[in-house]
Amino acid sequence: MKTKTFGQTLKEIRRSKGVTQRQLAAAVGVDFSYISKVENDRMPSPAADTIVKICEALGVPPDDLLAMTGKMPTPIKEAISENPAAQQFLREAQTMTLTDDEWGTLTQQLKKLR
Amino acid sequence: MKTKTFGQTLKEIRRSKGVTQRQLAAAVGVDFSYISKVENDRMPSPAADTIVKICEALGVPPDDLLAMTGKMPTPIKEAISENPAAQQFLREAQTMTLTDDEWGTLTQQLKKLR
DNA sequence: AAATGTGTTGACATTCAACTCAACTTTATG
DNA sequence: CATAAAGTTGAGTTGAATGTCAACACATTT
Repeated sequence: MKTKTFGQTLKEIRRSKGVTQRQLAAAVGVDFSYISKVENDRMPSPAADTIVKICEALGVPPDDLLAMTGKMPTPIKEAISENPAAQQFLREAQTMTLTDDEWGTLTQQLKKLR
Repeated sequence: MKTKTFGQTLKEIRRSKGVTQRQLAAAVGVDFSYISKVENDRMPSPAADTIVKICEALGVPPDDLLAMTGKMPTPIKEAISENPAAQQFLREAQTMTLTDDEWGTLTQQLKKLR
């Protein structure tokens, strides 16, 4: 199931938007050569917050790219960090090694809370 | 509600067990001076995995100390990193800013999955 | 062909977490 | 008090994450 790399995916998105590396880099606030390296997978993928900025600059939701990297944006991380109840939940969840379906179920139940 | 610091809490637990810094450090595999600094909050709290080892050495569950630091042990972090479904769940949860009670409800529902 | 825009690469820089090491001070014990 | 055990402190280390900078190459436009 040969998933595309982060770099390949980013390159495709950027090109589809007709944006150059330099434009993107300027919008995000990094060096353009960094964008190049990331796109060619010469570097580990950017920090979560940088990924979010990149997606904002490109006008796409950050979810897919974030999911590829296994990184969580600062706000989410902080929300969990400051919340023992959330951590308790996660520890339970981990010991159970939930399936994707089960996570989906929980996400449904989450929405039903409100 | 003046919460106790990580260092203060650790110092109390260690003393209550009648263990010296050097003994604890040896059991955990770090320098004893490091334990001292952590207990006096001269350093950021230890890595999650170190906290787990400390708690094992002291014979207490790691949950409370881990919760104070906002760090997640490697296994949990990896489980999430590799699991887009879990990440999706967490993003949803974060935008909702759940209460402790709601997290508790979810933890209950989690247990009912099996 | 010259200039300009775009992309790539290698070497280096910075920051931070997470410590260690050596020296010192304080506390407990005989 | 003398000694040793226990604790504290400042300076330095190590590795990973996250980039920057300068030089170059390629492609396009004029």
